[in-house]
Amino acid sequence: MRVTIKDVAKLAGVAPSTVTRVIQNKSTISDETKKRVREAMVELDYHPNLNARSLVSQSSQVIALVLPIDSDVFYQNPFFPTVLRGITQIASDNDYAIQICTGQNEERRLDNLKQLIYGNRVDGLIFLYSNPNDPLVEFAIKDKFPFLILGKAASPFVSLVDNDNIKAAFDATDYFIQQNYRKIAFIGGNKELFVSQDRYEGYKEALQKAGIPLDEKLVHFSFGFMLEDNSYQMMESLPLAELDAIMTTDILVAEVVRQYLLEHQLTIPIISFDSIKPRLDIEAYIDINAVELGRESVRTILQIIKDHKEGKTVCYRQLIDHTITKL
Amino acid sequence: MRVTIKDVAKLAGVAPSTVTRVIQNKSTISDETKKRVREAMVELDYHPNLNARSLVSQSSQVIALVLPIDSDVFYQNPFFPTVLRGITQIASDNDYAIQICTGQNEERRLDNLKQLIYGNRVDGLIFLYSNPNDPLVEFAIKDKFPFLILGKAASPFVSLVDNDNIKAAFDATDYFIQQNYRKIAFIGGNKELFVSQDRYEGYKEALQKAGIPLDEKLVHFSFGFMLEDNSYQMMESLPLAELDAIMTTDILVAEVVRQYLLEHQLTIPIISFDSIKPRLDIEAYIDINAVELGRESVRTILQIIKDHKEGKTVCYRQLIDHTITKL
DNA sequence: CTGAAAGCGCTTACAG
DNA sequence: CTGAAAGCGCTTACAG
Repeated sequence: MRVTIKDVAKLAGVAPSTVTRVIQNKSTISDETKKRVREAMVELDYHPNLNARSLVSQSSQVIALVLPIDSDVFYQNPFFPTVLRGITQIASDNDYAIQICTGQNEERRLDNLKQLIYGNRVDGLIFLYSNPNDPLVEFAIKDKFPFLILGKAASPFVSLVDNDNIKAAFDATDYFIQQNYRKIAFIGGNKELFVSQDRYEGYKEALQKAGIPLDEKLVHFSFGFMLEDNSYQMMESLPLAELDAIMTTDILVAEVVRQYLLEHQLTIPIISFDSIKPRLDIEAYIDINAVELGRESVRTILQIIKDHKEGKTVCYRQLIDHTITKL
Repeated sequence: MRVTIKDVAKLAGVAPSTVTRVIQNKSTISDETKKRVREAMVELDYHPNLNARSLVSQSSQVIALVLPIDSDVFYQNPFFPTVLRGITQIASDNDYAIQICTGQNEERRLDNLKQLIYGNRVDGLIFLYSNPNDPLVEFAIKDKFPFLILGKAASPFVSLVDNDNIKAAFDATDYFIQQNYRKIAFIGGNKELFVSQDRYEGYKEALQKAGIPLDEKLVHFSFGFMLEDNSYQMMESLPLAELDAIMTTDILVAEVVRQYLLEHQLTIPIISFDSIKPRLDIEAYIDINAVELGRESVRTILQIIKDHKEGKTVCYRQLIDHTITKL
């Protein structure tokens, strides 16, 4: 058997409850006793049984990352692994563990989530996607369970951590405008996603501010994953010869655009969004700072969990700055 | 408070232990009682406290995915999200949850792992990388804790799930040889990785079988992440004009190669390995079937966990077939 | 076929 | 400053 708190107590000559207090570093315990107990813990290589601890403390020290259905485009994008790096950093700093929650369909995803929540296996949730009317988000709201959305939220009373995507797209478009480009195409990802909509909004605002009329023929959205058979067709519908620049909202989209241009020996500057330094040779990119998004979302969910224990309900809205980088 | 087993028992008019037996679907319970208890569970929307269950059953129903240090190239590759899809599928089918274990340095990673293992929070581990002399793997071996490696293992007594990388690279090279190509370059990823070494081995074997002498000038390995300043230099050191074809062991490498060729208006067919359909326009790719790798690794670790409970120690070596796809 | 009791390994009041 | 007792919500022998 593993070594238990009793073993430590016996070796240190104290009661188990005293060992607990030493672990919690309570100020009521004498330094001398603390020292003795800590030595015993090291000597026995003691690690508390987390299930026992969670059972009584009603807290699991686990955060669940809620992912979309496992067939989603989400998994193609470097966003997820990058944001995960930031998440694990801060989680580990705070002795929190990370659990994954997903499933093959909506029903399974909800089942899995319920099991985690009702089963007391997690203290809070981070949603790594945001769709309108997501049943899991709605469940968390109804259950008053601590959660936040990494991205935009449909409801205004939901905590979130996100970029200012309108501003970011404004900056991206403006970057080209400053170079006296006027014919700037916009090629977005899935139009259903908040993020595509916001970036389109920023594009329009930048044009408007510069007095450039919006030309619908320069605007395209792709549905789901970009490298479909029709993506080249879409490129051909653009007035490529007159184009000054192209803005894409997604690195997967940018890859296809870039490839098309190379194959047709066209040189049109591209700007895109990415969560890592793009591996393709484009003009510039908006770094959404995915690692920091991950970090901040853990800091925030930790705060929400704390608030929840104290009976408070605060709605947090944290914006992470983007940076524009010329390549 | 959440509804507990006592609430269910009371509503169904039975003892708590009977509720447990119904959940476990023991054959000793009468159908009539089962029915009553199940109705009560549904009515109360009962979900057992997993911490209490784990405490007594000594089993957490959680598998940890052990990841490399969070600065690793690993996170750039679509391998991880793809394999994760397979993992969550089978885990969810078997009522297992997935936890992430990583850290900013080796020490933290080992600490986190120990906490999970000694804390009874996980039943088994899947290592998503394989390096010689990894301290975490060595800890799992010493502790006799159930684990497997997704990839090649240094020790011959360690369970693993992997592709036959030698065979896969052989097939890739042979694909070109069958087209009467003879000058085939090999551009590998990090030479320290087993996977690069094995793929190089397969390349050599295919050449040898075809009677083509190995030309060292056609062979290159990159260190770490490919898109470094020296990657174009490396391309220029190749006798590009004479080359019939290029094989790369990694899609990140292939991207750079492809980009170089496009920019220099060279058309040399490329074959690469990938875990998803490549988003770039190359001749063919070896699909390593990452989703199936994920699925099989969960099936296998579940078996290892079961063996462990029964005191057995079996070493499993599961190979997942690759497929070659012309694009 | 089912119940009562004991116990998993912690932590949290309660005492002193 | 520290200990003894109770209890978190389950499951597992033990009885009958």
